[in-house]
Amino acid sequence: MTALDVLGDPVRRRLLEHLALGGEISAGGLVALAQEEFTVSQPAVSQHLRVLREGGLVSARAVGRRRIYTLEPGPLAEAERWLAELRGFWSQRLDALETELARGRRARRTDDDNHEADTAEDTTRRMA
Amino acid sequence: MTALDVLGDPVRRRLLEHLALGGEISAGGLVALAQEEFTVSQPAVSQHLRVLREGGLVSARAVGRRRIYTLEPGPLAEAERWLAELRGFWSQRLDALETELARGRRARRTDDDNHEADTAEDTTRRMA
DNA sequence: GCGCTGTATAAGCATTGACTTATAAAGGAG
DNA sequence: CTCCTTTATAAGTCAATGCTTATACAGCGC
Repeated sequence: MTALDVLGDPVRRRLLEHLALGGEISAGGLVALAQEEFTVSQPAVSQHLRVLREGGLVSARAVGRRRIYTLEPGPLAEAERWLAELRGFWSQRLDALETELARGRRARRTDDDNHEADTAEDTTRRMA
Repeated sequence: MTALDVLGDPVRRRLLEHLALGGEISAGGLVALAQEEFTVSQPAVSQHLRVLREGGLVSARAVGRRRIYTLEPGPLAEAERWLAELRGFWSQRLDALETELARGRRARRTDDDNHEADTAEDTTRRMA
């Protein structure tokens, strides 16, 4: 999940936002935009762009002496999927718990604590 | 976008995955799980859990001498939304470019270069 | 009470990472 | 060819961060 590593920086995130909004932007344009919000030098932005490139989040093509940057949606989509899946499992888990609660609410009796509970479930282990 | 800052660490991401899968897990359980994959001490995991807590990605409740951790879906959903929006703007931009290309392909004439082109469009300038 | 278990914090160290200034390299204009 | 523009890289500094060991603290069992 390299994308999430790369996304851990506000300047880089902002650069991506500008690329999403503006489509294709030259390195110089990105430097200018970054400097509107952060006090950051041209090399600093260039280094951020390198990180983004190496993470596959953007690609650059040379046009004359300019480097035109484009958002590369693949890794972003992957990160998004990771988050969605996390949420998916989570809500699934919630639902399971809910139905468990609803179903078990009456049958609940003689429920002890599980002393080695790593997964810690709900501590709803009852011995029949 | 604090969530994405917090997500920039593989150990923390793995902890979240385990919480998503397993529901509620005690600190000790999380330490054990983390140590299956990373060579990391108990305090290290505890510090990661602190970061996750402070970022609002998890919450902990005390049960006896245990701390039971739960995934907190809010910040994750927010991060997911950020990514989705980025992708949204991006594909919107792509569509716009596409229609622009389709519509303009014939009408193209006397198109001058914008010499300060930050947005740098396509640099498809040919002088008639 | 005493000691063990589970967890967090403190302090210190090492590494990473973001920034700076200075410079190089490459393309275009004159 | 020469100069200016654009971008990237090099080298060095500094702060942030992740780790470790040592320790504190709270709850439970005896």
